[in-house]
Amino acid sequence: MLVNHLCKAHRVDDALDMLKKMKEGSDGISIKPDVVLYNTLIDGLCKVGRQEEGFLLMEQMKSEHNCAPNVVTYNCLIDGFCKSGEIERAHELFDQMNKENIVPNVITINTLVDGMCRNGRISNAMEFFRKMQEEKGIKGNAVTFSTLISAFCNVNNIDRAMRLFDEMESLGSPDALAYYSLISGLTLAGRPDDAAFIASKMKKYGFLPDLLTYNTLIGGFCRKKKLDKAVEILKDMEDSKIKPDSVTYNTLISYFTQNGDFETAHKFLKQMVKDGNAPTVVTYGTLIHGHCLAGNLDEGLNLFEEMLRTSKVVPNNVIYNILIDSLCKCGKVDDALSLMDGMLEKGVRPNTTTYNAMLKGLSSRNRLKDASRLMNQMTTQACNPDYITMEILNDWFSAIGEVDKLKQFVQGFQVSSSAA
DNA sequence: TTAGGGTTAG
Repeated sequence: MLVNHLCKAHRVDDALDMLKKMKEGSDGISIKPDVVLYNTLIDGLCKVGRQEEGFLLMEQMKSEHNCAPNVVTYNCLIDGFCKSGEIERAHELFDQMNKENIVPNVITINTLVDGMCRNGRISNAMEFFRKMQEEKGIKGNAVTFSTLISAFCNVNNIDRAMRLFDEMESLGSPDALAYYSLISGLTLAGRPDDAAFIASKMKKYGFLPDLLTYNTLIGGFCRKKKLDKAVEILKDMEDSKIKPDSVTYNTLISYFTQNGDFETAHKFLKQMVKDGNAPTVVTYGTLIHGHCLAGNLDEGLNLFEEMLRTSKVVPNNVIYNILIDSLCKCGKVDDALSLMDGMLEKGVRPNTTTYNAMLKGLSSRNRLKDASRLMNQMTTQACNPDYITMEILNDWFSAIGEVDKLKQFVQGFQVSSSAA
């Protein structure tokens, strides 16, 4: 218990110290370490990226009495090497355990499958799983299928994910997480209707979608501008006694305001507060953005002031970026610059998006001096320019024959990032 | 003692 808790708290050296003391018999302790204790330590080492030491500890346990490594020992090490991207080493350990007649279990397989998937080797993972089904009779469980389903969804191969899902259902092993994997994948692929169908199937088989599953579905319908469907899901959610949270409401408020429907958005805002969820920085950001999009910049600025005055919500760079961008787009570049000063005063760090908005605004007014100042600021703060920054500056500086300024900027950035 | 997940604003 002590060693386990030290390891889980990442205090692996303290845990190793206990092993040493146990072996020396100091502190009046004379208890022989056993295989579970060694496994705990090896897992602890692997979880903090010290898998090589874990491997050496396994060699050490072999020389002890009654401490031969078992399948858990190997599973911990295989996971350690997988998580550090050393898939080859993980496979070597797998071969080694087979040679030592230690029989791999479904956790061994799942660990390797996950390791391969995370390192972009999904077809290898699939092959390996099939081979294990044939050779070792390991049929796989909900974890195996969820891992593979998520991996195929991540590379947008929804058909393969769906086929695996059907296979899992025919084996009778899905769990709530497996359903979630597919629901999330279908939503990301822009197929909320299919995702909702899987959710209804999930309910039919006795698994209740949880808050995050519902939020995922509502977000999926909103992104496809199917707001009626999103509201249907909200109703379904409330019927299932799952309480919507601020994320649920923020999502709905965001898309209704983007759609220009402030009336419905405010209805949700009221409901949100009535439910005990105070508006968050995202709620304000969403509404401010909505006003800006609808061409009511003043309304957005008023709401921002109101937020500072009446709420405990601390503004972040997203809120400032929305306002700075809108001010620049309306030609109010000086107001944007002073808002950026206010941002710095409040200790909110500008990021690349802030600079991009500001530089774009400055370029429309050909304010070269201010741009140079901001570019220096970016360099000293090691704030990476992205392709948008480069596009803005390249268009502007080549039009006015100042390409050298851009070259200097890029060089300055390289120097500052190597110094950092 | 060991394996799989996550939602909202620019």
